[in-house]
Amino acid sequence: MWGMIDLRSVRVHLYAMSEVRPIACLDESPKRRAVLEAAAQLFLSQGYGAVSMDVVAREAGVSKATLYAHFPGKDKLFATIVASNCARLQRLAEEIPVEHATDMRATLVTMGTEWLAFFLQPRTLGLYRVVMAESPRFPELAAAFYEAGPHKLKEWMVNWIAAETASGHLRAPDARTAAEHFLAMLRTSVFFRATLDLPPAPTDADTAQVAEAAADTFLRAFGP
Amino acid sequence: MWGMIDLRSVRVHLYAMSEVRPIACLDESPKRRAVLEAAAQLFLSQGYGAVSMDVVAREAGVSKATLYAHFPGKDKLFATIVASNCARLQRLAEEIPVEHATDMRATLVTMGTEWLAFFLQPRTLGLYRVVMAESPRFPELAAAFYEAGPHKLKEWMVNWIAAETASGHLRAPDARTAAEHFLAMLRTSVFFRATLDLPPAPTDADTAQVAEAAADTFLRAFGP
DNA sequence: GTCTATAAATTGATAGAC
DNA sequence: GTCTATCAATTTATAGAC
Repeated sequence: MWGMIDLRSVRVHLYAMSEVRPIACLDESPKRRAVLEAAAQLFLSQGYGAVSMDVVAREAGVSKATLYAHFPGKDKLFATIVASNCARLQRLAEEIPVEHATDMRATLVTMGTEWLAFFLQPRTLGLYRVVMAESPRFPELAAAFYEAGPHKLKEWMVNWIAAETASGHLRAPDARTAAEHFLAMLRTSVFFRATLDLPPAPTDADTAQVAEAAADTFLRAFGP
Repeated sequence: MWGMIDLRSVRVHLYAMSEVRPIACLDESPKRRAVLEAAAQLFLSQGYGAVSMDVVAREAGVSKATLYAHFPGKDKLFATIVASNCARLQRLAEEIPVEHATDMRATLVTMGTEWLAFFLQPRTLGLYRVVMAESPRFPELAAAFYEAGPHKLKEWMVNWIAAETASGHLRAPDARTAAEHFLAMLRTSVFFRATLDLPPAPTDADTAQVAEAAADTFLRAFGP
């Protein structure tokens, strides 16, 4: 169970998760899909207040009347966009592969690199930005976001750390705190700056370096 | 230098920093001050787009014409509010007391508790929210925020850790990474949930517990 | 400096034809 | 379902009196 398993399956898995999928695959109406795609692009990059229904309609190539025929109002359209992107978050936490790499450090580095790369995607950052900014007006969306994303991922890691501790690969009696700390150490200044959209944009090397540093500190504190 | 120094001076210092000060102490115009205070309260709690100049004027008890006599436009008023609150952030990093508590763990716990309490203040969270949300439209404000707050604090801690390592109280050859990790471990789910305004609001006990956990993991990884 | 009143543009949302 | 044309309210910003 802890042998030499190559990581190709892991990578394919997570890259598939990262690709831009249609928001509603079973949606037969092309106009509705155009609206959803335009609205997602606009809301996640510019925020709720800065995007007008006029611009959404123009960008989607439909009239405003058509837009309002599909969605009863701006708030509902926004809620739909956020909810569908929360579902995308949830897939990250539900589809985490359980295989292991060659050793514990490599496993942690792989997990950390893939997760951080996911956090740093423009769509993920945009979702966090807009949900955070509109949390006073849409508190239920903020709760849905947290549940689908950060919470689910944390719970998965708590269980994983507990299991690895039970099997002697880690020494973390307080698995919850250990999970909190590993995930927190992925959100260092590279992540902080990215949430503020500050240049330069993080590179793959930055991402890997952050994950390696987090794994090293984590193992120094919770290694066997 | 490393003896029994009580922490009252530290606390008084930081509490003074936390109090709500007038935004511009040398401002002689009471109307202007009223506008600045109303705008700060509104922008930091509701965001840029959700606040109209009409509401700012009404809340400040002045007419819109007076408002525009003091500030050339909404964007400039917003920039003024953000800049003055960035200055408040910077005081945290510049006025960090250098005294030590009885031991290293207590010192780390004290620093962590005070800093996290500062991060969790509604005004600090509101500033982060609004700067993050408007970073596409006001990139220079996002840069100013990061420089005045997170960056300054991190640089202070890098130097502090390097000094403590040199004197044998810590073992962190890479002081930068160690500082990143301690600060990151203060921003666990308690902080994350607070940025999203999710209830229940964190208590003083939560804050202290997060700081203690961060100190413990930090010392397991970087203790002497 | 400060006010009332208003301009000019944009907003979210709809009526009615096809 | 989709469009053009439009409404009513709100937005940022200003003119002119005191």
